[in-house]
Amino acid sequence: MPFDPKSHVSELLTAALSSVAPEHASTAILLERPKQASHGDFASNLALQLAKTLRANPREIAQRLVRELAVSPWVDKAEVAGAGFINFYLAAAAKSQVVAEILSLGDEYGKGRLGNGKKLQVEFVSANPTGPLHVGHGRGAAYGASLATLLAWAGYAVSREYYVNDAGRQMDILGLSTWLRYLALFGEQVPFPANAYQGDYVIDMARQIRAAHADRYLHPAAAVLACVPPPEPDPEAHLDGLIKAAKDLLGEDWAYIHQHALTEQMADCRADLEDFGVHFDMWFSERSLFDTGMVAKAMERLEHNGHIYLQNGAKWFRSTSFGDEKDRVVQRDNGLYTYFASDIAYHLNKFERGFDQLVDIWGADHHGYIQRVRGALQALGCDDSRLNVVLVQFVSLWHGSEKVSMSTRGGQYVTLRELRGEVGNDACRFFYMLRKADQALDFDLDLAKSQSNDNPVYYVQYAHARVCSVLASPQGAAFLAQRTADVAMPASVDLASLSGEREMALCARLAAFPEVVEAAARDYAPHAIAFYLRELAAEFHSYYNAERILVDDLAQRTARLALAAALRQVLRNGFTILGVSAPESM
RNA sequence: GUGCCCGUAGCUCAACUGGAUAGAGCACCAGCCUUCUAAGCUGGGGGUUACAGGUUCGAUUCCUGUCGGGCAUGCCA
Repeated sequence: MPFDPKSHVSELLTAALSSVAPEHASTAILLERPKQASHGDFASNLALQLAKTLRANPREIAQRLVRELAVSPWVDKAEVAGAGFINFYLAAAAKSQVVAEILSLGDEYGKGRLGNGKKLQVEFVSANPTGPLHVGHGRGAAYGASLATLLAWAGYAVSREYYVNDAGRQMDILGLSTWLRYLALFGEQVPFPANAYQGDYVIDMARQIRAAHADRYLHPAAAVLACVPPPEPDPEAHLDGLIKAAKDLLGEDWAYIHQHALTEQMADCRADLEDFGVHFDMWFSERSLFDTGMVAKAMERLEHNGHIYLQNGAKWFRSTSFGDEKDRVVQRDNGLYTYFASDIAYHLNKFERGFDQLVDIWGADHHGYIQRVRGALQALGCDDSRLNVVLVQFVSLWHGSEKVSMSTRGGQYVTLRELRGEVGNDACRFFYMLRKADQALDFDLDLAKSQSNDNPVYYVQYAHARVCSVLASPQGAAFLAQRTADVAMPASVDLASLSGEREMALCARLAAFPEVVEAAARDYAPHAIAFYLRELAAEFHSYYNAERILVDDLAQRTARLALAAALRQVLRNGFTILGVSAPESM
């Protein structure tokens, strides 16, 4: 176990506490890193917390605690400040030793045991495969991927999953849209419904089908429209009529059109996400829930537990028993299950797969949905506290001060692919991560496309490139070669000459990384990593401008190169969590 | 109407289970490159944390109310 100054200080304080107030010896010791350097390296508010129960002045309690502190070579001094804080000032050696630890742990530095190997699933994106992913999906993808990696770093056994909505009406509409475009290629003009999928990718799929199978799926427009109600007054009924006509006329061939559209869109979606650096361990098919009888099984179980009733020909789940504002239909009067029904089965399936913890990442428009899913899980006898739902707020696109309106059906939206092409993956991933998930994000395309240095990702990557440049110098290369030769004793670097104010600040920042990772994982807040990296980069840029790393004195140069190498390592580890690349030159 | 989220510097956002003088970036002003990458650094002005109460040693944080913004409130998915 490497020496950990924080635990050391914590132990010192615990010992003092058991001497001053034995009856409170079990009080948890919380040490925070003060915002101001003048407040020391660690601060404890222990005395303030005890003041009430001990009915004593917090400053006096703090004084007694400080008097009882054992002398330690790692602590220069401890003093009482403010209302009753105890500030600890570490010795330089206690602060600089983190450099050796980082160099020793390398890619592992920052990983923790919070998750304790528990099985955790993160389900995210899960967009309907009815068209290209847009910038809103991109946010969910970036958030989910970073969160999943973050949780893996925190010690969870993480599984990343995409729920494919390959059953249901939206897919039927996509199949229909494709078929209508296909008919149009042959001059069969069925007026294209306003509520069908308008995008050009639908026409592309129609062309592919024509190229592969010529006129096999051709039917006259008159036959298609024969029994279809007009688009007015009910456009949805019109659409359903067209779907029915397609299924009737095409028979077995309908499945081909439907499947072709699904396969194409999923392949496109998958490639898009892979290019974005977002990987999944499992693509879970909604249709498989029906094929394997999971939906029927889940419904039977709800019914058996007495949570289902019949009304107006439909089956209702009594979700009001679980705090929902109204009951919900799970099976319509036409016998078809609702999306809610398959989602219940899906979540039941997740529990049956033995995950200790589930994280669902949904768009903010789904928040009314949380209560009913939790209710269903409770009704099924599952412990719904294992499920955590994160709502990712919307992304609004702007051209300067003008808002871009987005509509999936209308085909008027900016795709993730377009955005990536304009600003690059790194800027995309980092930009998405600069806001908390529950905060609406305004994405200014003009700014993002301007290639200016306004985007903070450059600032952080630049720090990495600068360090690499220094390490690529002859002296830097010699240092790295020496280290490679010394793998058996990675901690043998002499760090005694690290003592400057900026060096100590940099060390403190590096030492905080594992805590930042753990806190970010606990809060499902990967944005904290982005903010940390920015602060770390700022600390380094400041140091770099104030001090020279490649000085003549060998001991000092070696120590500073070690510090630089440690910084490079932590930047890389942070980039890994965020899915951002670490360029060696810019 | 009801429920959830949000309101912090001119703008975009932070603030570690409630902590010390509320912090960054952008924008604005003034400086720093014949020496390791100036996509950088140093300094400066900028705030009644929407408003009013409450809880306590202490509130941007927790509670109540008011005002303002977003989202939801389908036998769509």
